[in-house]
Amino acid sequence: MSELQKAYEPQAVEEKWYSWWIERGHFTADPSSPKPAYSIVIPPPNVTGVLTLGHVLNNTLQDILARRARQTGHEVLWLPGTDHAGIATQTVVERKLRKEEKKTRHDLGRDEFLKRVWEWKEKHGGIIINQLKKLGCSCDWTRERFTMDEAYARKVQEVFVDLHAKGMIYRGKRMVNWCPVSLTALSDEEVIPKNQRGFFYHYKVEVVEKPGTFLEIATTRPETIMADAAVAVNPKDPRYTSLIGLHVRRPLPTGVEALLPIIGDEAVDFEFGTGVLKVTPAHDKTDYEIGLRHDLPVVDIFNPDATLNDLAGDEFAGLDRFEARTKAVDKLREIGLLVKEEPHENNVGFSERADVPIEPRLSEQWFLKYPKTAEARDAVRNHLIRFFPDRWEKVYDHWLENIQDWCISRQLWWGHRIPVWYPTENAKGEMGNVKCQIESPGDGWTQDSDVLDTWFSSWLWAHETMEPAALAKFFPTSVLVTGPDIIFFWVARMIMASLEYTGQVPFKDVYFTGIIRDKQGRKMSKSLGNSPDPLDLIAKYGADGIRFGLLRIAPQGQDIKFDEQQIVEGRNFCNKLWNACRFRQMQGPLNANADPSQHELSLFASDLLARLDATIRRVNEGYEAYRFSDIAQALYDFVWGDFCDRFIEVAKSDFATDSPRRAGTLATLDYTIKRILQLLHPYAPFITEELWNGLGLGTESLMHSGWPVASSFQADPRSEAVFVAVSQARNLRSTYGIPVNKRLPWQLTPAADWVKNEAPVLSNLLHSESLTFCETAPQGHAACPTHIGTIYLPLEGIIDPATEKKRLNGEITKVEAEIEKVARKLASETFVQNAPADVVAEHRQRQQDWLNRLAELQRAQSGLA
RNA sequence: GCGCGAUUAGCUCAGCGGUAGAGCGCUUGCUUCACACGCAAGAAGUCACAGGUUCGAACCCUGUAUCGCGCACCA
Repeated sequence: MSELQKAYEPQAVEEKWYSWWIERGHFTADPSSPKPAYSIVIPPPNVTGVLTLGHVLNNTLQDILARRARQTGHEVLWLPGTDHAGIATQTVVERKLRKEEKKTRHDLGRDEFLKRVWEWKEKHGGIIINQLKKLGCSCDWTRERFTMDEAYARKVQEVFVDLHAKGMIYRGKRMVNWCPVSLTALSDEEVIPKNQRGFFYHYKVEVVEKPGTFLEIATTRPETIMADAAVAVNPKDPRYTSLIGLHVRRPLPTGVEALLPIIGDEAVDFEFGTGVLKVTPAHDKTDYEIGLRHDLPVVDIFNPDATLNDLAGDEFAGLDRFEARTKAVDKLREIGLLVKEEPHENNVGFSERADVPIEPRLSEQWFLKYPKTAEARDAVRNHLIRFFPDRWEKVYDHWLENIQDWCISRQLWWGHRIPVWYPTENAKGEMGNVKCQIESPGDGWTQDSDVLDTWFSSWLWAHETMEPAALAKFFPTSVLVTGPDIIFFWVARMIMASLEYTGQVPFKDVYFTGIIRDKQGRKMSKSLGNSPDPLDLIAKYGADGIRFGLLRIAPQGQDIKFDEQQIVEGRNFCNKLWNACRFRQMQGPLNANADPSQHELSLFASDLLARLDATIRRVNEGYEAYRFSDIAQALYDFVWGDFCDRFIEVAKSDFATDSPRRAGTLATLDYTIKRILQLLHPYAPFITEELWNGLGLGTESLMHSGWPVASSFQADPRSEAVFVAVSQARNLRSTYGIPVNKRLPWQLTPAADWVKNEAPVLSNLLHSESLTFCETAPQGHAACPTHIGTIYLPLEGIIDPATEKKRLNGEITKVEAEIEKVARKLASETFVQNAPADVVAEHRQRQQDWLNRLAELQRAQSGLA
């Protein structure tokens, strides 16, 4: 390869290597491979989706696991795909239709509308797939799936038919969460409670049988008064027991005479509000249940879009629910029944997608009684499936313990149509006369118009995306990487579906990522504009930069406060690695099979190799425990600190002269670079592949070059001693404001013979004019005691003895404080008696070290006089 | 109300029983022949608070406070 450029330019190489990997089929999984399997299914992003930082985090993690598994000799399947995302996609296409053609989906009709959605999907869908490729994701794109693929869709319907046959799916008229914008029912999980500031409206109603006696009612929803069917009190509430059985006059709509019974029901909390509850069976879940108990009529005054209908009376019909609220309050005030409005905070359920308050609504829907709930709980409780971090186990268990039937029907067009047929003359007719099957029973039968909840298809993702051969090889999958926000939506349901249909758990481990927030800790959102576009970041800093930068600050299970500076650091790190390799390349071609153990090694080389061994172990441990940021940090520390700052600086003196160390140092560099690239490849695939090939370490992809194994090189503490000593000497120089580029004659009284061998290294690191060894302290020098001996700097013309004396005094004070600290501890009998022997010994050693240093400092001081 | 997390240097975080750490930022010096996306030196912390356990606590236990997240309630 030609000489490397001065700075790493990711844009130039990323696309090249990505297509190279694809062309060579490096990401393609082979079910017939004899290698052990490693598999991941991607959490399918919405087909409408565009890449967010959350996706970057999530998919980089999966890519890291997949790539490392390939390096450790596994046959890897990382199965990608997208989710049809019922509501989201239908909304997008409807909006486009309204904007471009001023039409609604009803203007087109069902078939034509679905045709348009498919067209949209083919044209604009799956942008995110290309974005994932830019990130470097090593998915097996030959197996890309979509939740509406023909085969997959059929499976979804088969599962419906099967569960129906087993009696676990049933149709029922129930209170459901209704989204007045999307015009569909939602599951409980799709309702997000939000704290709202509103008002508690107090109004009074007269007891018909006791004129002049009034009951005061507190409500947050006066717009539903017109649908009230009763007034309820707690039968044990002494204030009101005598009134049970009597009636009140309903105030709204005005001019309509309606009498409501006063009923007693245990559900009423007499501490809350006034202890009197208006009962609106059609528009509140609790009220509906009270209504059932007391056989109350259900009067629905809302249209599906939450405007009021004729049953609400002329004065309200046609109004939006919030307008109606204001109007209802005005009317109550007008007729003198409004007592007060007091500020009130309560939680209101919002539709996850449309972000508007949902309406409890009585409607006919399909429900699922979840299968295998007990087994699903046990699987996690007994660690058949391991959660990382494990605290999510409790959340999962709690949800399953209190699990409610799942409302799976949606009043949408885009999705898997419910495989149920009704006689045409009686569409949605009597329960007795329906057929649950995929194909039409023939003329005279009409299919249910609803589709299934999107999650009713994604819960099969882990196993229905694989054909039998792949299933045999790659299922159960190795790990699932996902956000904790879909633990109920997806993770729990996938476990149940998998247990029901494969008899196995769908994955062995689940890694829950953190949520990415902005610097102020707020969630990333479009409306806040605090969500940087990952593609911009990739263009600016390279895919490796964003991957490494983000992963380094993504500790297990903690939310991540995002700061672009961290991506800058990722980019800088890549550049550092690049330049380290560039330095090596300047010494001539690399030897891909370099073996340092065949050479005489300097103490620095030996110590570096021991640190490499330690790093390999640290990285491996990190993978065992899914501690991704630890791995990144370990690599960062080793590459930047041990390799660049220390070893390369030392190596320079080996290369400057005809040092006998040259061969050993070259071998050490080559050996280490090779392993650094292998270790770093999962985190930074592009730059490592570029360097691997560019430096001639291999002609095949680095991805199949294996994974480094820790050897048994011996750490050499002399290395550390040299660096610490050099640092102390530089400190001395810095104290006197001597610029680094000023070359000086340094002297050193070596503490051991070996120190003399390191003269070139020391001289180089100190940037000295000369370095000479002496047996005794030279006069007129500033002294700096270190573990390798005392280092001297000439005072004459540079240093004022008085200043030096002051500096030494400062040092002495510090050292004395340390000695005092250790001495106090050692003086404690209880410490000496109770602490382990090695701890005590370590303290004694520390004390001795400090005392030695003190003696040297004092000697230096007296030498000045 | 119940549960879970967080609280360590100006910022972002690591450390989870034995001398308080990193990166950034800051100060100072350096066009040192890999890198200024860099090098070197430095300043900077009663580890939220209060008790307890221990020879020894940032770390373990018990409370408290503040922030955040679930679940429940939500007239």
